Formats: sequence, C-alpha cells, structure tokens
Amino acid sequence: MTKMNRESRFRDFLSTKGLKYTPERGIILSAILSIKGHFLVEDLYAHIRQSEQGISLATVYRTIPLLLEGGVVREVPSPQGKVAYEQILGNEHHDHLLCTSCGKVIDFKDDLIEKRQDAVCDSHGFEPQGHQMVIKGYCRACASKNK
Amino acid sequence: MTKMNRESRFRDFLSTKGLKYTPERGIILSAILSIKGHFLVEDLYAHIRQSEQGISLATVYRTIPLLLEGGVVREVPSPQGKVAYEQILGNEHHDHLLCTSCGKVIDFKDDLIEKRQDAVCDSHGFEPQGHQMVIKGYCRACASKNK
DNA sequence: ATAGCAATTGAGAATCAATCGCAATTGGAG
DNA sequence: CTCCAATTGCGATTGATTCTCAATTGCTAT
Ligand SMILES: [Mn+2]
Ligand SMILES: [Mn+2]
Ligand SMILES: [Zn+2]
Ligand SMILES: [Zn+2]
Repeated sequence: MTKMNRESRFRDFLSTKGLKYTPERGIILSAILSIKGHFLVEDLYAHIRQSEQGISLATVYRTIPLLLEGGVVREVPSPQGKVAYEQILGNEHHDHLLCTSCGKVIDFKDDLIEKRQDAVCDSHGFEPQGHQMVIKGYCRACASKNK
Repeated sequence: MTKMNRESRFRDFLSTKGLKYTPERGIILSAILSIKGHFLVEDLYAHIRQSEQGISLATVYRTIPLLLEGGVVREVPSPQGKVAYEQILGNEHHDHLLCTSCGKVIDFKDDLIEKRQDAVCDSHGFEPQGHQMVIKGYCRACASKNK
C-alpha cells in the first residue's frame, strides 16, 4: 500500500462524511505514516513540528477521532495514563503483557483467544469493532529479581 | 468476610508498609464497602460527603493507590476516559464488552480465555498479577438500530 | 503514660492534557 | 467562479489529578 494510496483512502473516508481533505490533515497523515510503532499525541506533534510544517496542536487533537474512525490508527495501551496510537497498516493486531515493575511491554497474539472473543460476542449479539487486552504482572527479569 | 475483617486487613497492609491507619482512610474504606458495582472517584467522593463525614478530595486521590496495592479495589474499564474502580471482594473477576454507541457495559467471563492467558504468560516467563480485556463494538440494540 | 517523629491531612495553587469559542479562511460541490 | 459549510489557529478554558506546605496525629520506643 503506497502513501498516495493511503491518502486517497483517507480522502474518500472524509468525502463520504461530507468532510474536507485539508493540507493540515495531509500533514498529519504523512507524519503518522513516518512513525513506526506506538506514539503519543505529543510524539506525533513533535514529528510534525520538526518537519518544518507548523500546524496547531488543536488541529491534531481534532483530527485524531477522524483517523480512528477512518481506520488509519488504533489505540494501544500505554504504560502511563496517556493514550497511545499506532497506524493500523503494517502493524498486525496483538495484545500486551505489561511489567508493572520495569514498564516493559511484551507483544503477543493468541489465535485461540481471538476465536473465543468472537464466540463471546456472538453469544451476546455483540458486534465487535476491536479489543484491547493487557495482562499486568512481572516480566521474567523482574520476577526473578524479586525472588 | 465482615467489614471489621476487611478493615483489619487493610490496617495490616498499611502497617507492613510503615503507613498509618487514619480515620480518613477508615471513612474511605467504609464508603467503598457501601458501594456495589463500578464507581468513579467522583462517585466515591459523593458517597463520603453525603455520609456527613467530610474529608478532602485530595485525600481520596492519595488513598486510591493504597487501596489498589492493598487489594481492596481494582480498576475496571469505563465508557468515558475516566478510570473506574470496584471493590474486589464480592466481585468476581470478569471482562467487558463496551458499546461505543450507547456506552452500555456487558460483563462476561470465559474460562478458556483465562486459561490461555495463563499459558501465554507461562511461555514468556511472565508472572501475571491481573488483566483487563475490553471488547469495543455495538451492543445488540445499537447494532440493529444502525442497520 | 509520654515523647518524638515520620506520616498524614486540608485547602488551595499548580499541572497538564484535552476541549472550546470565535473570527478569518478555504475546500470542493454545483 | 460562487458560495457556504467545514476548518483552522490561537488563546482561553475546562476538568481531573497532583502538588505544596504548615498544622496535625498515629505509632513505636522508651
Ligand atoms: Mn487480541
Ligand atoms: Mn478475564
Ligand atoms: Zn519487568
Ligand atoms: Zn449500545
């Protein structure tokens, strides 16, 4: 999927909702595509600023709901209280182990769990859009250290 | 488990950490025991105020980490961005379906998922303390409405 | 009991992410 | 090209949570 391609997808999404594809939204989208891995709003804004193109922080905040709804990014759990995001394309879904001692984050994916989640949704007539699962505890290093 | 019993447990927990069991902490603990189900900090504070005993909101905030660490309450996902809690005793662990349209929260528990979670932790040498899992989507009512 | 001291508290100030208000601008359908 | 709803910047504002600090108080060791 090329960058142009993603832009036109986002453009289409906006168009469908009667919204405009503005230069600011283009800049934000480009910044996101240039970030690999998790990022906070402040990270995103830093990327935008250093790319010489200055736009308002308020605009970044206003754009995030569109990026979520447009399927450009998803929320991911973060060690602190802040909300983190990652671009969806190129980042396969996964869940997290979070060490409460050292802050380490371990990604994992378990197909059986994913299947059961769907089954649970079915049994409740619930139409899932996505999920987040975080297991907190001690990583191997911290567990042995505490012993 | 009686109320007295829970108080002395909390008292022991504090003692072990060189902390004091103050009247304020007693009031907060009582208020929590009187709430069944999820609650926000503002809910807790409202309970405390209406029980004629006035303590500072700052004290409530300062006490929450102790309640978490002492195993009195746990965090639960909440519809908005706010953090919600529930007392652990009498509330068996469960996970949640969260309707992004109407805010409805549906509890569920799936033993197979719980088992697999443990297996995943094992395979990473991870020592779990607890977990949270939220599936966001549309509840039955909202799903049919949107169709 | 009593003394001593670290822990705790209240009240308000301070933070800080996120949202808002509004006047000026602009994308894009027709 | 016109026109208008959508958008933006920027400063003000909100709202939850944390912090400051002087005054208090629980607890442990005499
Ligand atoms: Mn998953
Ligand atoms: Mn569970
Ligand atoms: Zn660790
Ligand atoms: Zn619903």
